Amino acid sequence: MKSRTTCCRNLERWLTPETFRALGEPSRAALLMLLAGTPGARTVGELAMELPIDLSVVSRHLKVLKEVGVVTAERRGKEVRYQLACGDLVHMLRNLADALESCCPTTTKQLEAGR
Amino acid sequence: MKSRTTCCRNLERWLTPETFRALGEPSRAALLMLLAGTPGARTVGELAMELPIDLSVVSRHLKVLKEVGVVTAERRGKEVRYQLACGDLVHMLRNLADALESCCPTTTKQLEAGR
DNA sequence: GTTATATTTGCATTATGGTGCAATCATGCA
DNA sequence: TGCATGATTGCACCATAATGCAAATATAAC
Repeated sequence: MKSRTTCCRNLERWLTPETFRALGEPSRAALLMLLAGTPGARTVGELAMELPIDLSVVSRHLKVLKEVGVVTAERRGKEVRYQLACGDLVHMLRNLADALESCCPTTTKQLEAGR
Repeated sequence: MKSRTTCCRNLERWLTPETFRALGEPSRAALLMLLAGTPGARTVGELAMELPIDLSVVSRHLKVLKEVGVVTAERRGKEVRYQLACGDLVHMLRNLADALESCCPTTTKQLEAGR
């Protein structure tokens, strides 16, 4: 039998509150939807036009999303184009799912027996 | 070529801000770690003993986690035993990963070409 | 250089929600 | 019934962060 701490070593690696907090804000989730819905990168102004919030707020939200690695930013002249870091996000989600699955008993019977 | 709204129909189904907000709070993430680290269900008091926050706060956090479906609660006499809804959570994460992947072009070349 | 456009940042305000304590509710037991 | 234990809820307080506006910064064009 493994101890609690060793069992879920990978879990704390992927269950990062900062990332989920970033995804948990409605305006930021809407931004991610916009970024996922169109290929390529979009400017702050383009994104702000599609949301009922100020452009400066959009800029700040994108900064938060960039800090946790779910979007990337690239300056092109006067504008900054933001893009969904789709691969990274997908990997993170799958890794977390795997970590959870490895921690939890797969059968419900085993869960009941544990008590 | 599909339009933006049709392309990501599944995404808005799985990218639910409430769920991610629930996972994004450090105390709640710690609770999930505790629940994932031990098999079976645990009482509010047990969980509260392992965290530096009041039992009433733990109870509230568990309520939030239950509302978004990442834990289940079952009353057994005087105590209420909370359990990680591991399967549901894993499914949710995988579905979101799939939805994202289907929205985003897989190759970086294609992303660049989109601009 | 100046001007125009795109974005970021400083600041003040406001909204949200995390926290602890005390009171209440729920259940089991004598 | 009354009492004990475990959990939830009401309330007040406080911390964090979302928001808009205005000012500052960055870059391109002139």
